[in-house]
Amino acid sequence: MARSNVGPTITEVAKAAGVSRATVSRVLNGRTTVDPAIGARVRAQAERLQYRPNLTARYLSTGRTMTVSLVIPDLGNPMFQSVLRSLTRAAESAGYGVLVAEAQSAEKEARIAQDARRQCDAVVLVAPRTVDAELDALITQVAPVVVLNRRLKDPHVASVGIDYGAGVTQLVDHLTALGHRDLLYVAGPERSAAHQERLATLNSIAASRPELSVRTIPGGASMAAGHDVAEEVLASGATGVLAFNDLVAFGLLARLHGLSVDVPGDLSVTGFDGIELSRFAVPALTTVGQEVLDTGAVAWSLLEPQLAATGKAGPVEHALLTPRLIVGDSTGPAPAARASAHAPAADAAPDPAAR
Amino acid sequence: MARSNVGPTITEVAKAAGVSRATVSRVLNGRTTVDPAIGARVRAQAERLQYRPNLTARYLSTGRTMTVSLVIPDLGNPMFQSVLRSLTRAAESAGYGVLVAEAQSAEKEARIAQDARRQCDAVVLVAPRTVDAELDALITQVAPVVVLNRRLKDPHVASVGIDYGAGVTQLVDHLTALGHRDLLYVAGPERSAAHQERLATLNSIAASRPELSVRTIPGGASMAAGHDVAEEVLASGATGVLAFNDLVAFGLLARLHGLSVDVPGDLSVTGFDGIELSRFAVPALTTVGQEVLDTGAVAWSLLEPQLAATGKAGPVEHALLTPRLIVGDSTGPAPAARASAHAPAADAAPDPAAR
DNA sequence: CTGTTAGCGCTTTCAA
DNA sequence: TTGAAAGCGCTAACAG
Repeated sequence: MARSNVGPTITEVAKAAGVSRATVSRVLNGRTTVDPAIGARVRAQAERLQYRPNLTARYLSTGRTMTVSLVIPDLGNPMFQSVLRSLTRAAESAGYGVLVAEAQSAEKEARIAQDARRQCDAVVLVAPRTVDAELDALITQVAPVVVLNRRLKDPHVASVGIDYGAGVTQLVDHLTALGHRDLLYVAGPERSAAHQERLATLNSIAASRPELSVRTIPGGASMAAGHDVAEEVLASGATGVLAFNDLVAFGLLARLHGLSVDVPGDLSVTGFDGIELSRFAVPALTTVGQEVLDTGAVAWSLLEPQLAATGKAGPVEHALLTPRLIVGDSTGPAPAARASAHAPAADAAPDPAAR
Repeated sequence: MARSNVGPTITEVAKAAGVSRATVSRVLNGRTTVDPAIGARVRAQAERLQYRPNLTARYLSTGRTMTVSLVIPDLGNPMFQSVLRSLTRAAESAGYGVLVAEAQSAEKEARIAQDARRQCDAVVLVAPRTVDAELDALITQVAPVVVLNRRLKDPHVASVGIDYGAGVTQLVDHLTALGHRDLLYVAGPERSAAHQERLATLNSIAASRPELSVRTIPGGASMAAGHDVAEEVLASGATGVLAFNDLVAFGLLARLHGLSVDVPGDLSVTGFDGIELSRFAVPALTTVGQEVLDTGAVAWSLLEPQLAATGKAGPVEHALLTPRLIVGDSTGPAPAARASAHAPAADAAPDPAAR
């Protein structure tokens, strides 16, 4: 079948320049020395014919597709969108394209990743719901790979982790400093590793600080989920709410506003991830996140050496990003502690974009 | 060079099953009839070896990559993200992958689209800033193509348009019904075709309704842009503000809240696009958008027939989506008209997710 | 119904 | 330094 792709082939350039295809290839890839005159002639013809090498064909002989796949669970989550964006930009500057694969269900994650890898040189894997054992197997299959947002046992696979525990700890410290003693965690998806880790941290905090009450209710990962739990949150009587992520916090804030609940007067709410949106929430969200060091860019920096290495790769690296606290206006002194003087007046500017 | 890709080749499967590669290919693609016994044998071996065809190699002989590119100006905009998401899903169900290409600057749009096309069977093009003349040239180069969010002259290229004019008209009607006479448009990017079209509609409305004042101030397409124009919006004295899109409206709302401006009491604000977020704004945003008929899915439905058609394609289709009004809580009676009785008490439920 | 053959466009040995 | 030739993995003519 004829190729549907546009543009001339290397053969036509060769013919036009009166040389062999091999020479054209050499000129254009510039790995060996070529006669300057020939080189100029070839380049001129290539330019004139608007020649662009067919990357697919090149792959077949080099074994490199010049694309990587990003496997993510949910394209609707700004958190992953920002990964996609920064990964795309980083990859592009190295001449790589990014293929997006959305694994909408937990079961699909492995299969999607495998399929994706067949068309790509590597995969950036965000698989929050695949269980550890399967993940290990998957990883060896699709390598080179960098795994995002998962704590891995195997030190041989590159990963970009986020220290969820540190994030949760900062949020709890922030809330307790404001006098909150009765905390409520609006949980993420049951199978989510990020959720598990946050929950574990919360439990250990609760264990070591008996003065605190830390309860959990089921939630989700979307704005709608946050919206839907608002009544339950209110009914709990807790004064400090830790939402699974910014989206959930968002939905919660919106619904609380509808219910005429004063945030942070009656209730303090925190998010997680630090997506851009959180600054523009009303009230601006107190959250934790990475602003500068974007996950996607870090992922690329770990992936690139693996792509370059022809034979065995060098030592694989790991990044553990520690989110930092971003204080918004959605948290304030606990209602009971309001009158007392030791409630710090910590909350920053009411201007959500002042940061 | 050896292929870095994992998995066995068709040759190994053929060898294992004791048949020729052609037979394996036939069995697996099922285009011709094959001896059932042989078929079973081949399938068993393929399964055992975990064989998956190399799509890149397949492309070289079929001329089809089974991927399409989405060229968009900004991965950070939820509007485009939703296009990406629905396109990805639609394409996936047809066995196609989606390659993302972000054209961050106006100048890059054409080049990015061309490059993308070289690795794909088709491109979905969102190029709001490329001027008409160039766009025409580009389109013929990268066909098959479907163009989004642009009104095209050439009836031969598929397009999914949004009737921005109808959207703007609905918003203006809504505001004027509420008694607003002094309107302010926070403009989008100067070169944006969507902006131009909205502006043109506003101008024609202003011309035909002399009782209205319709002014324009520069804005942008981001939350930050909306945030930054808040003071200027206030200073204008207008009572109804039409933001270029939901993001801008969002940023504006956040800043207005910080400035203790009552929305919609003092000022009514509308967005554009109807992104999911708009429902969760505080107050919930009055906007226009397509909820069900997602642009990406529609784009795919126009693209697919072009991909299937081996020879000349059938008649190309065009879709023009008419956004519908989504009334939130960010619009209300104009301050001056407040006392009067004929201000309709139209605003819907304060519950942002009630819709 | 099956095997053989040719070739997609490119890179890369191997000789000259 | 250059050209000829082989081959990446697959599909699709054409014979058998």
